[in-house]
Formats: sequence, C-alpha cells, structure tokens
Amino acid sequence: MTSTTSDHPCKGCAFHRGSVWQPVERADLAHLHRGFTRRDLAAGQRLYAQDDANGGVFCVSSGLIAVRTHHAEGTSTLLKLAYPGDIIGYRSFLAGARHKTEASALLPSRVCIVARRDAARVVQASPAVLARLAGRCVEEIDSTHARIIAASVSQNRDRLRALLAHLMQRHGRRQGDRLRMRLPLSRSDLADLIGVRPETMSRLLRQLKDEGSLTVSGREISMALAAPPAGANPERRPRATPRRGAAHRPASPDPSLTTRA
Amino acid sequence: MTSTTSDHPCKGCAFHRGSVWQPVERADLAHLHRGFTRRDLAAGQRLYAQDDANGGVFCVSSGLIAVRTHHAEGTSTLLKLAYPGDIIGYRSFLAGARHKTEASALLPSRVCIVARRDAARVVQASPAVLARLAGRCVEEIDSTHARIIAASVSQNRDRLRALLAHLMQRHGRRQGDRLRMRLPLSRSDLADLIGVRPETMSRLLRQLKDEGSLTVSGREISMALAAPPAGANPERRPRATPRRGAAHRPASPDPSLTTRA
DNA sequence: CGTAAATTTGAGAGCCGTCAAAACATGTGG
DNA sequence: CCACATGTTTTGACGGCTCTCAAATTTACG
Repeated sequence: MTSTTSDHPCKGCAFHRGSVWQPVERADLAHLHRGFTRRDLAAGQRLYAQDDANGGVFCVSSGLIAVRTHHAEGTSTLLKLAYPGDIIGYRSFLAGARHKTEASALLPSRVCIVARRDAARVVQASPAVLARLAGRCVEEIDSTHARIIAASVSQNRDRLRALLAHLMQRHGRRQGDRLRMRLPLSRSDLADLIGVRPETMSRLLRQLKDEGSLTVSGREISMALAAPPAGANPERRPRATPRRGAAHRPASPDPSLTTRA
Repeated sequence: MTSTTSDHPCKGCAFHRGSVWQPVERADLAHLHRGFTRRDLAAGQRLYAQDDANGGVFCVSSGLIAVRTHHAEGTSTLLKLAYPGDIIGYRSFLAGARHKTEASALLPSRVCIVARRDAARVVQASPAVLARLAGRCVEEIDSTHARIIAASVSQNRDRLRALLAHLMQRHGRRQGDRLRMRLPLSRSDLADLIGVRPETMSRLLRQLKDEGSLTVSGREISMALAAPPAGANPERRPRATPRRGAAHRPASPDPSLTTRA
C-alpha cells in the first residue's frame, strides 16, 4: 500500500485533474478505493468484448485503446480511439446493459477501472460525477456527429489526410524538418476508421504518397512539418470532382476522432 | 389556470410516463412550473437556430422536428428526426454551450420547454433527472453509432428502403392491402438523411419504384403491407455488387433514426 | 396563369467495391 | 540461416455507383 485510503486513487495519474471521479465526496472515496483496479494490457490484448456484461467504468491511463463493433457479416467498424484521459465503457455502464462494443489495446496500455457496483454507488452519492459522465456523453455525441458530417461533406482522401495529420499530432516525433511516426493502426483499422475497404485504403495511401505530401513505408510514416510549403500551396491537386465545395481547404481539423479537445 | 401548482406540468402529456422530468422532488415542481412553456410551431417554422444560445430543454409533444446542422459550404446534414416524447436541445444544455444544430418543424408541432435556468435548478436538485438525461444521451450515442455502422455496412438503396419502411411505420395509414403516407420530408431532406445528393435520391427512389416494392408520386408513398409477397421473395434483385454480405436480408430494422425504441 | 422552387433526367467522369493474384512480412521448425 | 507456411498489404481488371453539370419537367403558390 503506497497510498492511504484518504488519498484519491487518481492522484498519481497525469489526468488527475480532468478525471470524472474528481472531486468526489469524502465519504465516497471508500467506494472508489474499493472498486478501483489497474490493468495493464499488451498491444492487441482485449479489455472487454462485445456482449460482455459491463464491468464498470474504464479510464485510459496510458497507451491507446480501440473501440470497435463487429457485425454479423464478419466486418467491423472502428468507432473510436481512446487516448489517455478518455473513459470508455460508460455507455454500457449508464445504460445498465451489455457492451455493444469491444475494446482492445493498440499499444501497450494501462487502464484504471472502477468496478460497476462501486461506480454506481459513487455516482448515486455524488451527482457531480454523474454530471461529468454526462459531459463525456456529450463529447461523444459531438464527435460522432462530426464523423457523420465529415463523411457526408469531405471525401475519403481528405478524411484520410486529416486522420493522418491527427495521428501525427499524437504519435509523431520531429526529425529534422519532418514529422515521423509509427502508425498504431493496421491498414484494416485505418480503412474501418475512414469507412472504406482495405484495398481502397491501400490506394488512398498511394495517392497521398504520389501527391508528395507524405512518405509511407509499412507502418512508418513521415510528413513535412505542419503547413507544408506554407505559402506555396495554391491547390496542387486540380480535382475534376470538386465535391461540395471542399476544394479550398488545406486540412481542416476534423474533430471526428477525439472525444476530448 | 387549469392546473394547480402541485400538478406536474407533463401530466396531461401522452408521454407523461417517459418524461425526463418525471418523477421530480416535490420542491422542484415549483421550478418546473416557473420555467415551463409550450410552443406551437407551424410546419417549416424554426424552434432554435444554429449558434443560438441554449434556451433550455425542449420536449416534443406532438408533430415532428428536424435537427440539422448547416455547413460552411451551404450544405446541411439532417442529424435526427425528433418524434413526440423525444427531447432535443439537451446536448447544448448539458454542455452549457450554444446550439450546434438547428431545430425546425417538419409538421405542425407542439413543443414543451423548460427554460434553461429552471431546468438547471431541477437537475441540480434532482439527480434522477440528470440520470434520465444521461440515459437520453446514451440513446443518442447508440443511434448515431447505428447510423455510422449502417453507412459502412449497407448501401444507400437498402438504407433508403429501411428509412421508408421506418417512416411508413410512423406516418402510414392502412388502405386496403397497402400502406400509405404523405412523406414529411422533402427529397433534399431524404438525401441528407441517407447521405447522398438530391439527384441521387431521385434515382434511388426510381430504382425502388422499378423494383415494384413501392409507389411514389410526389410526397405520396404507398407500399405493400409489411412483408411484401411474404413467401415469394427469393432475392428479386440479383445484385452484381454484393457489398459486404448484405445480400440476404429483407429489410433490417436499422435503428439509426430513432432515439427511442 | 405565370414565376419560382423543387424534382427529375441525361451525360460523362471519378471513385469505390469485388475478385483474384502477386508481393511482402512474420514466425516456426529444421 | 534457410525453407516454408501464414497473414497482411499491394496491384490489376472490371463493373457499378454517385457526383457534377446542365437542361427539362413538374409542383407549389401568389
């Protein structure tokens, strides 16, 4: 025991401040401690499976968790990438139902868990916690809406560009005048995220490569620093199919992936 | 005054039982009454606009409300159809932010409003209300997830079929051995909902018409009762592009539109 | 009855899905 | 270290679907 019961279990976490469990009534700390567990996952390991009974509320402490749903036809959709500070499994917790999604680690990860029963007690006793959970729900709604909108407004190639830029921001390391990263996702996962088949993903990547904006080799990706040639970017790709006035935009943020800003 | 202050304002509503405001602490009833308003909207009239400050929580009492977002390029996306019993505007209420969507009536409608300040008081005093709001959030998350999944699993024609079946269920009237309805949506709205351009929607409708499964004339639609020829439906449309094993399904429920079961 | 708005139709091009095969990558056992 | 089996990614070929642009047609209404 390195912490006394009066300490908050999230205290040591880098995301202590934004935690849904924080602050909490003094009396609830005991419940929080009782139900609190940490779990380390190797890359590829599963945190919970689709149709599992809900085991509580999960908070990503480090690493990266993929939230997917599998369909009857054998396909799947990657619904969300959960980064440190994000919570998952709360949909099923709040609904008091089974998981509709599966969560598995894309990178070695650590997850903090508050067991269902204790989480329920804390929530019941501290409405502020419930309010914060509702806030996370709202973020989730926003990001899924953003995804629906992005799908109907911009085309796949642009969405992929935005996705890669986004991932680079999270996982990239500067190297000279370029950014480099090792993709945490397989081609299939990328495809699921954009909503195309893997073959198409392969072709999209090649198109981006041919555009010159980035280098791809297996999972190693590098791209020019932020705004590419900055001033010299007067629409280098003269699209024949303009699609919904999306022609004049460098690379919109596209919040459709993160729940947290 | 037909009701005393001790009555619940939702009492007379057909959706009294499922109301998020019900039950509520006795002491909160006063707040509920203070902030309570009804508003009647003509078809086409707007309830709130995108970027408006949140005015409270809105509950659809009758009619049909469309929730959209408008994009910079002049296009828009129909995010949700709100039926009686559904609440809207709660995202912005919970987030304490401006509306990201616009709500307008598709049919003559009545909406019950609990003003923001009073709603906030009720929520603060009655955690159960907050819990029910969170429940609605979860339903919204489920339905947007369903929509994302439907978009990547089934093709537009099938989604349109499902959408029409769904609308027929809500708005249809039996007439002989057929169901009839007057579409509450314009072609553009239908297109937005499916995620295609209006021209494509027009063509999709013609395809369904050619299939023989329904009759379309302006906004008047009719289709054979429920399961069309029942036993005699051995895949009449031999698709050359099977798309993700979706070939063998009559007309899946597809919950991507309703928040409430 | 005329005008404006909504819907439909046509033509052409691009994008994506499917199927199948080739190219790579990875891990295992000899 | 190599040969081999397996799983992933890439390519090619082809068809179907949707987009865009533009024009024709229908509908809605003042």
